Amino acid sequence: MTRMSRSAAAEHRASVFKALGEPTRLRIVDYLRSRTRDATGTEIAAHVGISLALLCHHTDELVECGLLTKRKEGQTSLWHLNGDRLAATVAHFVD
Amino acid sequence: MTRMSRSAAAEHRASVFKALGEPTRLRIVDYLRSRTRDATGTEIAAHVGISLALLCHHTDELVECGLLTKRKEGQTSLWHLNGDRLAATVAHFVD
DNA sequence: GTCATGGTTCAATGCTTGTTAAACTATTAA
DNA sequence: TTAATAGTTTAACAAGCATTGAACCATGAC
Repeated sequence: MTRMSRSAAAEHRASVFKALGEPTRLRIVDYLRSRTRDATGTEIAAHVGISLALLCHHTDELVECGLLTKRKEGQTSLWHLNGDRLAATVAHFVD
Repeated sequence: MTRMSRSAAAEHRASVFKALGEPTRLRIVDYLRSRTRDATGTEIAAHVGISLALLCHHTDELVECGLLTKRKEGQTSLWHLNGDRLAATVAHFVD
């Protein structure tokens, strides 16, 4: 995050919270946090108990707000949790 | 928070993030955090730039998820930010 | 080539949510 | 009692969102 107006920063911070404010997405993030290695789509979908189609939808939103990054290896996709972004967003509320 | 199942706790945590995931509500919380004393409805509404009716709607949701508490003094209402609840929700993401 | 696997996109559906304006209650002031 | 202030509730509307199933596109195995 290089430079950003105060309100734009607030909007962005809100978009991260919004992404976390959906139980399924929160479980995706929690699952990724519980692991050491990045996870494939099938792994996440199975663990969270949703279809791949729905996973795609949710990960799109998590990627959009910068919480996740995606990388392709052959036909499988690997998702990585951006811990720094998460910590930075939350840092506003830690004294 | 006395006792709660793992999934119920996750749902509740999500509800807090959801409340914070709306720019107007995030500004309400930020404003309350920037102050030392509790704030009246008119103060908050003026600072955030919304009507009292809309403020009522948003504070209802913030009270619902335990982030705010309300107290009445005469005809004015005073809102208090529950910093502990906020810190507890966010603590999951701080190593 | 054919087939299965892993993921993505699309369209449709129904539910939720943010916002507005108007009506309403309770308290304080004149 | 009348009027203003502070907040609440309600109804209504548009916009957004989560979910589903089907179609689609690559990649890898046979």
